[in-house]
Amino acid sequence: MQLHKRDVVDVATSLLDDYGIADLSMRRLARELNVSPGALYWHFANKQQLLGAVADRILAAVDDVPAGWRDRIAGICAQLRDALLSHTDGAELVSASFAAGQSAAMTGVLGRLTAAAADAGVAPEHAELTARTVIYYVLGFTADEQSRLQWDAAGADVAQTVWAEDPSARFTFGLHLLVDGIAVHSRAGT
Amino acid sequence: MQLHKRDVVDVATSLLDDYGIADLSMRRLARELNVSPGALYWHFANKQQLLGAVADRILAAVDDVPAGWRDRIAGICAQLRDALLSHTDGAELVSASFAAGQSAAMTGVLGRLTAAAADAGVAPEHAELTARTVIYYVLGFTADEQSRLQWDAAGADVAQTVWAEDPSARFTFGLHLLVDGIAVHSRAGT
DNA sequence: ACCTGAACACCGTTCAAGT
DNA sequence: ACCTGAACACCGTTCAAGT
Repeated sequence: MQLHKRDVVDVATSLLDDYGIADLSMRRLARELNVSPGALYWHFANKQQLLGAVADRILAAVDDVPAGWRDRIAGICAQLRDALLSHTDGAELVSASFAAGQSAAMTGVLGRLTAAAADAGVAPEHAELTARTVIYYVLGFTADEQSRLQWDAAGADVAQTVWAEDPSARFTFGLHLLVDGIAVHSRAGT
Repeated sequence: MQLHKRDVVDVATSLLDDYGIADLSMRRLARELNVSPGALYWHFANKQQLLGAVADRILAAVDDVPAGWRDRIAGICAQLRDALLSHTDGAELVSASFAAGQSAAMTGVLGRLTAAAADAGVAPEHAELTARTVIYYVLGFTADEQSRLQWDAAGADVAQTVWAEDPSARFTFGLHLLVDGIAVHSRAGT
């Protein structure tokens, strides 16, 4: 039967979950789909574009939060982190797709965070950069968190120190750093 | 004559500058050095470790800034951005090495930023996360900036909009967002 | 329109064997 | 101690040819 984009993204996502991003290759994906590698290139221009589609699948659950700008930013970011954490190497994959401009879903998130920043009173010419700064934080923090999680799920008892204790609370603290910075740069200041 | 780590890192860096990170392969590097690919594995455990050494070379010029915590953070970050921008794909390479924990130089930067955060009055258990947040911003912003720079140096007249205008001023704005957030979380508040 | 088969031009890493 | 040669097990992408 015919190969559809949906099936390709489905199988790619399960390959990601089971074996991680390093083993998500065009050839392996084709093998799993029982098609020749070239078949994938009828549906996707290249690997980057396919990974962008996987990123969008991962981010499908992230939607807007109708609330004041503080809760809106906090809510979107919490959803984003949760989505990334529910797939192996999710943060790394979405990071790469965002940097390559291949994720429509991340463009959507960027837009909503930009609106929230504008709502907070950030000058229009700085609103998008403000939103990007928030995204850099969420992606950076979560990629870190996830690599530690996966590392010691694989056996290594990595130094516990301050790190293992309540990642969610740590995540919130870092996010507040940004939110409070935004408040300082807003017209009102609150 | 004998192959030394220094020569390997030298040639790797010039390969990076001339052709970018995608063309910096172990095999190509070996060819350029007139040795067999296996020879590199006598000096480096794997590619990640070698890239970490290149990252450290790129960051050699980044040192501490003896000043109050605000100027110290601003100064270190400006140096960091400058270092990244002076090598093709510098931000991407250092990002990857930092995430993989393979850059001693980035560990040093992290330590100095952590000290600055503590100096600002951030609680000890949050100082490192604060420093990481700053680093996520600098790496994210600069990777973005650099990919745009390299994209339209390669011919494409990418939408000028708000983006091209004074990247340094934009960089400073985003950094101030963080610095001001840190000030809010400090004991003194200034 | 959609896919196969086969090729092109590569990869990172290992390791017996040489000097 | 340091390196070669050759192998192992892969890659992403293209494209004539088939259905």
